Amino acid sequence: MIIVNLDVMLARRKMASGELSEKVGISPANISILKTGKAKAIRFSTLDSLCAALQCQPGDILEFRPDTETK
Amino acid sequence: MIIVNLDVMLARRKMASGELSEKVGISPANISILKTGKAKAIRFSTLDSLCAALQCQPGDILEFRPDTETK
DNA sequence: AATTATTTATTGAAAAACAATAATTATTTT
DNA sequence: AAAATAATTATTGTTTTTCAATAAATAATT
Repeated sequence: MIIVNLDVMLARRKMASGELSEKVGISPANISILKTGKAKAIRFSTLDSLCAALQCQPGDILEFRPDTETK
Repeated sequence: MIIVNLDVMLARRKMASGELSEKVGISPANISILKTGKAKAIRFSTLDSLCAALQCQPGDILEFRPDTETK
């Protein structure tokens, strides 16, 4: 299972969803979809903007959690 | 810019593209597209399968390289 | 209570994954 | 070098999904 950790990154940076939305240039509604784990894919262009805005790596945003693991 | 480092992971694991293709369940053609940096997006279901097959994290496969950086 | 921010839902259009197939190119093996 | 195998590229078509735009509902803040 792939987990999107945008909320963690935002909290750490004390950045609001709306601000990220502006920086990244995608609508608040779609930021919310990403944040709440409802997206089923992501364009590299979007991931690129996210990493740039948050100054981080894809690995900071995306996490793979194996089925068996009980984290 | 987002870079797909599948080739690196495969070399490290001494795994052939064809084998990855079978494990992940996507066609050799599409594995190739990913490997050669021609994909413009990725489904989380695919990323999930890749991570499972290679026993790694998204961050091992995807890399963000800022524009200015001359790596 | 009022305002602001976020989430959810819906619709529609554009983009792109992915399969399947075939052809080409590259690599490896004999 | 030839043959066999593997990988890449290209094409077509279907399906999935992003993403925008908008509106409504919910949550959080002031």
